[in-house]
Order: sequence, then C-alpha cells, then structure tokens
Amino acid sequence: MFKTVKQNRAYQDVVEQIQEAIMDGSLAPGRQLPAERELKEQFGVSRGTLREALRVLEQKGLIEIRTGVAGGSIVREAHSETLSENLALLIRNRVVSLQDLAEFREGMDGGVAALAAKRCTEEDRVALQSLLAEAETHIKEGRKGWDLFVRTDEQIHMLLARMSGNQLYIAVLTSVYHNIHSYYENYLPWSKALIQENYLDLCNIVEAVSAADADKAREISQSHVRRFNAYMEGKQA
Amino acid sequence: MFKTVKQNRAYQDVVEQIQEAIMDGSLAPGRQLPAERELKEQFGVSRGTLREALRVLEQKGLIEIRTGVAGGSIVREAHSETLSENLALLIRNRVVSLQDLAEFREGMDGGVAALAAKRCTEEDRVALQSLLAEAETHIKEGRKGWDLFVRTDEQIHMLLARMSGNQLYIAVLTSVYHNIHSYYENYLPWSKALIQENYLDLCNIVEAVSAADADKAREISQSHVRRFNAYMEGKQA
DNA sequence: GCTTGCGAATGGTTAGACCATTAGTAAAAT
DNA sequence: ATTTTACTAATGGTCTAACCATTCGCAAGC
Repeated sequence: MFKTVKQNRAYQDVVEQIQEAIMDGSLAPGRQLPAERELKEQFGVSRGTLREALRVLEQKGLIEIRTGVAGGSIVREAHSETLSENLALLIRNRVVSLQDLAEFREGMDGGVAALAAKRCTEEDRVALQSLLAEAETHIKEGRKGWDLFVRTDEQIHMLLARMSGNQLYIAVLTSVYHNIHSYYENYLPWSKALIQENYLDLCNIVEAVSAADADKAREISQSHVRRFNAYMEGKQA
Repeated sequence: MFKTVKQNRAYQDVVEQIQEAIMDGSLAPGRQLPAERELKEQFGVSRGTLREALRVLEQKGLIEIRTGVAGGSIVREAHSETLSENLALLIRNRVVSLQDLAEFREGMDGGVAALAAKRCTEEDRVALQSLLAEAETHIKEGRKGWDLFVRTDEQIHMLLARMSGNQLYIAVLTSVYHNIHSYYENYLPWSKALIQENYLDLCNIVEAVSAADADKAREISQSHVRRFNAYMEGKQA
C-alpha cells in the first residue's frame, strides 16, 4: 500500500538539485558554480559530502572542475564523450560483442547515408571528394598506407554522420566507430583487394550522396557494411 | 618534444587501479572489496579521497556500495544501464530533438525487426501473440485504453529488441523508447483510425517476425515508423 | 522455538586544518 | 615603458579524527 520512504543520501540530493538546475536551463553551459566553501553552506552539508556530489556530476560529464584562484565547477556543454566511454567499457567487458557492434552498424549506416544524401550541401561534396582523394593517395602508398586508409575511411563515415545533422546518430556512431576500429585492425583479413573494394564502395556511396539519391545511398551503404561483416565472420570461424 | 607530466589526482589513481583490476578479471563480479578503513591504508590515502574514488566507480556502474555490517563495495556485473542513462541525459539536454529521435528510430527499427525474425523462438512467438492480444483488448476499451495501448506497443518493440539478442540495440532502444514516449503523447494526433492502423502494423510485423521473414519484417517495420513520423511532422507544422 | 534487544562492523557525514595550484597584482629589473 | 619577478589571495585537493546511521548476527529472555 505505501511505498518505502526513499532515504536519499545527502550527496545524492545535492547531485539531483544541481542536475535539475542544469537541465531546466537555470545553470547554462559555461556558468560557474559558487566555490565549494560557499556551496556547502547553501546546501547545508559538509565539504566532503559536497565534493562527493561534485565528483559524481563530473563523472556524468555535466561539470568540469578546475583548480586555482579562478577555478571551480563549470557547467559543461552537453557532449557525447561519456557515452563513448561507457560503450568502451561495455565492449571491454564483452557485454557488447564484435558481432553486436557489426550488426548495429549494419542497421544504422544505411539511415545515416540516406539522411546525408538528403541534406548534402556543396561544401559537403567538396569535403567528401577531398577525403576520397586522400584515401586514394594512401592506397598508392602500399602496405604502409593501409592504416592511414582505414583512418580516412572512418573520417568519411563520421563526416556522413555529421552531414545527417542528427545528433543522436553523431553521438552513437562516434562511439561505435571509435570502438570498432581496433576490432577491424585485428580481425579483418586486410589485403590489397579488400582495400580496393572498400575504396570503390566509398566512391559509390559518395556519388550517391552527392547526387542526393537517398535510397541508393542507403542501399549501397548497407550492402557495404554487410559484406564486410561477412568477411569478418569468415575470419573468426 | 616531451609530454606534460600527467598530474594524477590521488582519487583518479585509485579509480584507475580498481578499474584495471575489474577489467583484467582479478576482481570478478560479485567480489567484495575490503572495507573503506582498510582500503585507505592499502592505497595510502585518506578516507575522504578514497570515498571520492568509490563514488566515481559507482557512477560508472562498476561497483555497488551497501551500508551495514556486511556491506561494502561490491563489483557489479557489467550492464548497460549507465549507457542508457547517458543517452537519456543527452536527450533531455535538447541536444537531441524529437526529429532526431524519430529519424534515428527509423534507421534502427528495421534492423531490430530483421534480427528478431532471424532469431525468433517458439517462446517468443507466444509472448508476441500474448502482447498482441493485450493490445487488442486495450483498443476495445475505447479512449481510456489508448494510453495502455501505447504502453503495450512499446512493450512489443522492446521485446523485439530483446529478441534481437543484440545488447547494443537493447541498451540504445531502451533509452530511445523511454524518451520518445512523452513526445508521442503530446505531438501525435491520436485517433481511433490511427490506433487501428498502428495495431494492424504491429500484427503484420509480428507475423513476419514469427515467420522468420527478416526482409519483410525490416520493410514493414521501417515503413511503419516512417509513416508515423510523417503524421507527427504534419501535426507540428 | 520465537522474539527481542544488544553489540559490532560498515558506510555516511561532519568539522577543521593544511597543502597545491593558479590568476591577478604590485614591485623590481631592464 | 616594458618585461620579469615575487607575492597574495582564492580555490580545489588532501588529511585527520571523530561521531552518526544502518545492518547483520548472536545471545538473552520469553
């Protein structure tokens, strides 16, 4: 009938109050919180308790703490680094497997490519071509350039994500790409032919996106990821 | 030439040491850490500093802290709650808009449905049918049942996510559904016809998934989400 | 055999002090 | 006049020592 009374620990209460203030905008990004010795008075807690609360908020990525006379707690702009960090944790703990990552990417890359095609600007076209040219250069460098090629490949995919203009895609894919990179290096049977194939796929995707052909961009992008996942499964087996 | 010496704060050092121990398996899930008063000796720091470290680890979701005589810091099983929480933070901070959410869902639901179809078990089929029956009941309840219907709809989608067996989809979609729910309530022009249409879509998706028809499940699911997003855009304009 | 109450271990909180870092300012050197 | 240096004060970082609050187990009493 009755709910157990929630025994909030003091530091949790402090965390919630500050977090709320940040959420509803009364504490805008860049704003500086009062000094610890004053905050502790406002909340009516000891400095130790207050500091535990600040540590939690820092870990959540909501504030940044600087030392020195003009230092203090500063409200951070919202960002996706914490998300990325958490994802990395899950991967290192094998909660999220390589297959999970690959499947997930398969579902998302098509959507991103389609949105990117829909919102492609002249500026984007130039940037894509520039990255494509860079990729071609790395291919010609032979084996030494492979690593750089992979990096450029990632940059192209991230540019597509940014072009989608969708913050969720950007945040999630940033984490996924960051963490899938190491897998690809270890598990993909890199070869000259594979790199070439990858490059051709990229060219086709860029072409479709530049032509604002959303459906084609989605299709090519999905089959591209699917094919690479298949290669990787073959290697693991 | 030289990198600036990283001035690790004491509590960070403690965090890293414990985190490493958890990662490399020397501290298995379920294991209990020594009491604070002993840990502080082992690390050679004060109790306050140690507690700041423990708070950070707790926020990261790596340990759980219990009070009482048999309490202490216990290593948690790896999980994706923190990821969901971080995603929710981004969404609440308006970094992610309603349109972002909807577009994102469009990209993901198809992938989830396809995977669910591929991995559907007999047990899943029963559970899906049961939820579908529940949804039908709510429809017949008239306007009062709408809210319950929407909730059941969400449950079906979450079940599909779990059926996909992909931890990443599960973690991300949990946050997305949680946060998109309130939007739908406010922005969708709910009507008897719309509910009916929604219900029919669900039936078709469940049928395709039960028949293990991945492509069909993907297609129906995507067009379903796309149609609803279109309705919502119409309402906003 | 069950209940009650006490004791001990553990996390939660407090108070006050001192150390470390840093921005600004005033003094000194050029 | 400009640059360098040194000092000052404010702020976060850490430490010590104590007490409070919660919980489990055991022993006494019913």
